[in-house]
Amino acid sequence: MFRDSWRLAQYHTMRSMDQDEQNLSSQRVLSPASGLAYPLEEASPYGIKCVPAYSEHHPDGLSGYEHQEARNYLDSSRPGGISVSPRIEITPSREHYSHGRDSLQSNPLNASPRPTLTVPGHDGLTYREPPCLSPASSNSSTSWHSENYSPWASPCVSPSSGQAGAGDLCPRFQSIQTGSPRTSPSTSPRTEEGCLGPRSPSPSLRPGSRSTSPQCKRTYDNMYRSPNLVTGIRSRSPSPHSGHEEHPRQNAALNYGSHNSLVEAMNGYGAVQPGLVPNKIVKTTNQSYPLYPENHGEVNYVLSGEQDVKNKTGADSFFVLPPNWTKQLMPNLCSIPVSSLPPLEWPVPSRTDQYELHIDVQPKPHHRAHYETEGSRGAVKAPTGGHPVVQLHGYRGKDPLGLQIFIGTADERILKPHAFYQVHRITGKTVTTTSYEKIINSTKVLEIPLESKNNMKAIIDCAGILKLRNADIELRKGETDIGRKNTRVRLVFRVHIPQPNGQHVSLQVASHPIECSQRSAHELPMVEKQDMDSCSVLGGQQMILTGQNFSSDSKVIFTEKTHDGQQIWEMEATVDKDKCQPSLLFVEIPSYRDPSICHPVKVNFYVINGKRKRSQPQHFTYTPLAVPSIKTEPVDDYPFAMPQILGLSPQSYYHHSPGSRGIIHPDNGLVSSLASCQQARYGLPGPDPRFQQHSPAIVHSRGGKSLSGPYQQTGGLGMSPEPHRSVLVHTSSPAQSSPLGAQQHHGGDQGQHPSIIQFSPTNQPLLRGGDPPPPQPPDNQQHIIYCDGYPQETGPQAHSPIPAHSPQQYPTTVIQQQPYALKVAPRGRSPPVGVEAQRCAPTGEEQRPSLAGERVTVKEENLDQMYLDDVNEIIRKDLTGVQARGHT
DNA sequence: CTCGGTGCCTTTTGTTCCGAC
DNA sequence: TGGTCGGAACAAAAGGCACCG
Repeated sequence: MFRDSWRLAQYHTMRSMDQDEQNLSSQRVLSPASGLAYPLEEASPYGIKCVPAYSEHHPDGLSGYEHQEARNYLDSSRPGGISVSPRIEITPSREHYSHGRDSLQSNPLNASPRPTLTVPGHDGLTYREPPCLSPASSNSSTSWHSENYSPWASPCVSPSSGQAGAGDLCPRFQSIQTGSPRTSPSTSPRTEEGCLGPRSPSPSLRPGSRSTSPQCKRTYDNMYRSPNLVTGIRSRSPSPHSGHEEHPRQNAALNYGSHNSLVEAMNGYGAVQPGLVPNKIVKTTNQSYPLYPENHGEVNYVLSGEQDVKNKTGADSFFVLPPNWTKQLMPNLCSIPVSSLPPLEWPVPSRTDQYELHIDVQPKPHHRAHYETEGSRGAVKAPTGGHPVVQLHGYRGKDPLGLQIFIGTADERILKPHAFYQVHRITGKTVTTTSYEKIINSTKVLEIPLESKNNMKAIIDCAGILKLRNADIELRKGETDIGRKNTRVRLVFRVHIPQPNGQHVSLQVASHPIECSQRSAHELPMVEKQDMDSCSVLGGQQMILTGQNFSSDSKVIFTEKTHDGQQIWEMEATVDKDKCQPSLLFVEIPSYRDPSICHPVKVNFYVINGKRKRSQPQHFTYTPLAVPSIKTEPVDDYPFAMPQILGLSPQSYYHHSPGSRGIIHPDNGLVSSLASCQQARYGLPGPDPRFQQHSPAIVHSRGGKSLSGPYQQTGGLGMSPEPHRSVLVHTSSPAQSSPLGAQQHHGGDQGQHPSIIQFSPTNQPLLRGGDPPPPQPPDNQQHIIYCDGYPQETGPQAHSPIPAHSPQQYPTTVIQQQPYALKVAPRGRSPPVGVEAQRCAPTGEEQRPSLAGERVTVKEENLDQMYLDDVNEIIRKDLTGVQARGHT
C-alpha cells in the first residue's frame, strides 16, 4: 500500500482523468480514507441519508468545526456524496472522521453499510455538456442549481428520477433562484467572473468551508511523479461546489445565451435585435440557460454583476438587466466574427512589416489577484504608478479597432489563456478607459477601443486580475495544469486589423510576467534584468542582477542540465554581499566546468533566498574561449536555421524577457514576434531591415481538417528566390491561398502556393485538452496572421501519447520529408525548436537547412528547458535516489 | 540492518476575512 | 458607501522525520 493513501487518492483522481467517460456503473468514488475506489453505490464510507439540503445543523452531533471539516472533505472530494443529490446529507461519523490525511486511512467505515444510490440514465454523461441534476423537488428549499454545478465536473443525477434528460441539462451558467438561507455574509457576491464556463467554475461558496478538493486535486508533486505507480480508477469528478446553499455570487452574474442566434447577436455578427434580449430575465427553478449551446467557438458576453445585474432575493429570483446593457455588451469594436479569428491559444506575432503592437509601459511585476470572494484589487498598474500602455503602430485607418486583453500564462511554454486567472474589468471613477467584456472559449476577454485620435494608444487602467480557485479549475476535464505555485501571468493584448481585401491581420503582444500571489510577491526573489547574459567559460566577470526580494543571504546558483533533465553541474556564484540591495545583486560569474568547449553552452542560474524560495531560472551562456560571444551570433554553429529560412534574425531566438535568453519567445511560440523581441532586447529601431526585405511565406490554417501533422508545408522553403517570412492565413478552404500571400509570392499561384504552410487547428497542439476545437472560419473568411514560425508545442494532453513527464522521449521536431515540404512531428510538450548551443559532438541527425530546396532537418534542442526544470528536478531526484540505492 | 508503513509535526501555500483608507 | 488595498487568519497541502513491525 501506499504510504499515504490520501495522496494516492489524489493521484488516482488525477491519473484517471482521462477515464472519466466511463459509464457510471464503473464509476468509483475514491475513499479519502483508504485510497480505494468504491462503486458509486457504495461510495461513502460515511453515512448518507436523504435530508433537506445542506444545512448548518449537525444532526450527527458533530461540532461545527468537525462538521465543517467533514464538509470540506465531502463537498469537494466525494462526488458520490454531494454531487449526486442535494438531498443527501453526509453524516460523517465522529469516530471515524478526523482532520488530516493520515487519520482517515484506516477508516473502518469503509466497510460500513451505505445507502445505495442508483444512477441510471448515465449514458452520454460528459463533462462538456453534462446532464445535471434536476431534482424532482427542485423547490427553493432544496435548491439545486447550476451555481453549484461545476461545468466540467461530474454529471449531476437526479436521485428521484435518475434521468439525465435534456431538461436536466445543466447550463454552464444559470441564474439562480433564491430561497436557501445564506449562512454567511462573507459569501456575498462581488464579482461575476465565476461564470466563465469551463474555465470559470462558478464555485459556490459554502460558509466556512474550504474550497479545496483534496480528492481530485492535482498536486504539484503528483503531476509529475511516477505515473505508472497506479492505474487509478477514475472517480467521477465531483462538483467542487456541492454546497447547497444558494450562492449569491452567482446571483450577481448571469451569462445569458440560450441559442446561437442570441450568441451571435450578442457578438455583433448577427443583427442585433433588441427584442432578442429581454431586459429582465426571470429565472425559474427548472430553467436553464446554457451559455455555450453546443459550440464552443463562440463568444459570450458577460453581464457584469457589479454593474449590470441586480438580483433580488426572494422566492422568485430574477435579474434585471439595465437598459443600456446591450450597448455595453455589443460594442462594434471588433466586428470580425470570432470564428474567423485565431483562437486565443494560437500564437500571433506582435508585428508585421506594416504594423506593430507594442507595450509602451509594462505592468508591475507583482499584482495581487483577487478572488471572487474578495472585492476587486484594482487594475494592474505600472511600476511608475500609472498603468500599462499599449500602442498600435503603423495603422493609418480612421476606424477604431478593438484591443483585446486577456490573461495568459507566463511559464516557458507557449502562451495561452491562463486557466487559473481571468481578466477582470475594472470600472469606476478612476478608470478612464472604456472596456467591454467577452467570453471567448471560456476565457474572459476585455476589449477596449484603439482610436486614431489617441494615436492608437490605450491606457490599460481597466484590467484587473481575478484568481479562480485551484480546486475548481483542476477538476476541469482536460485541464492538466495545476494551480499550486502557478501564480504568474501575463497580460496579453491582441488586435485584429481589417485589410482592404477583407482579410484581417492579427497581432498580439504579451507583457512581462506578473506575479499574482500575495505571498510570492513578498518572498520569492525575482530577477527582472541581468546586465549580461553570456561570458567566456572562464567566468570571473561581475553580473548585476536587478530584481526584487534580494537579500544578503541570497545565493545565486548556476546549473546545467542535460536534455533529459539530469543536472550535471551546479555551482554557487559568489555574491557580493556588501553591495547587495533588495533590488540589486552583484554576482561573480563562476567558471564553467569545462573550459574546452568549442560551442556556446547554455546554463541556468537562479537566485535562492531559502529552501524553497528560489527565483525563476534565468538563462546564461558560456562561450568558448575561441569563439566570440553568442551575442555576435555564430549562426553557422547552429544547426537550426529556421530564422534564416524565415528571414529572421538569429538573435530573434532569444526571449527578450529579463534574464531570459536562448529560448523561444513564449509570447508567440517559435519565432514569432521575434522582431519585436529583437527590438526590445537589442534596441533596434523599427522593423528589422532584413526582416522587411523578405517576403512572407503563407501559413494556411484550415478549420477542422487534420493534415498529416500539425504542420505541413506544401511549398518548398527553398522555392522562393528570397527567404520567406511566414504569414498565417486562416481559411477554411485548403485551396484558398491568401490573396495577400499570393501577391507577395510570385504573383499568385492558384491553389496551394509553394510557400504555403498549412496546418490544421485540430492538430495544432496548443489547445487545452478540454477545450473545444478552434472555430472553423467560414469559407469566405480568411485571416492573416503574420507568423514567423509556429510553435511546435503540444500540450501534455494533446495528441501526442508521449507523457509530458518524459522529456527525454521528445521526438525530434522538424523533419524534412521531401523536397519543398516541411513537416513537423507532433511532440510531447512544448517542443520549440531549440537553439541551445551545440556541443562539440552533437548527437542526433542534424543538417543545415538550405534555402535552395535541400533537405531540411531541424533538430530540436533542449528548449523549454525552464519549463522542464521542475519536472527534471523531480526526475533527477528520483534517479538520484535510485542510483543512491543502487550504490548502496 | 533495511525497508516500507504509519503517524506526527512543521512548513508552505491557497483562500478567506478584516479593517483602514 | 463602495472600491482598493494591505495584512493576516485559517486550513489544507506538502514536506520531513521518527517510530515501528
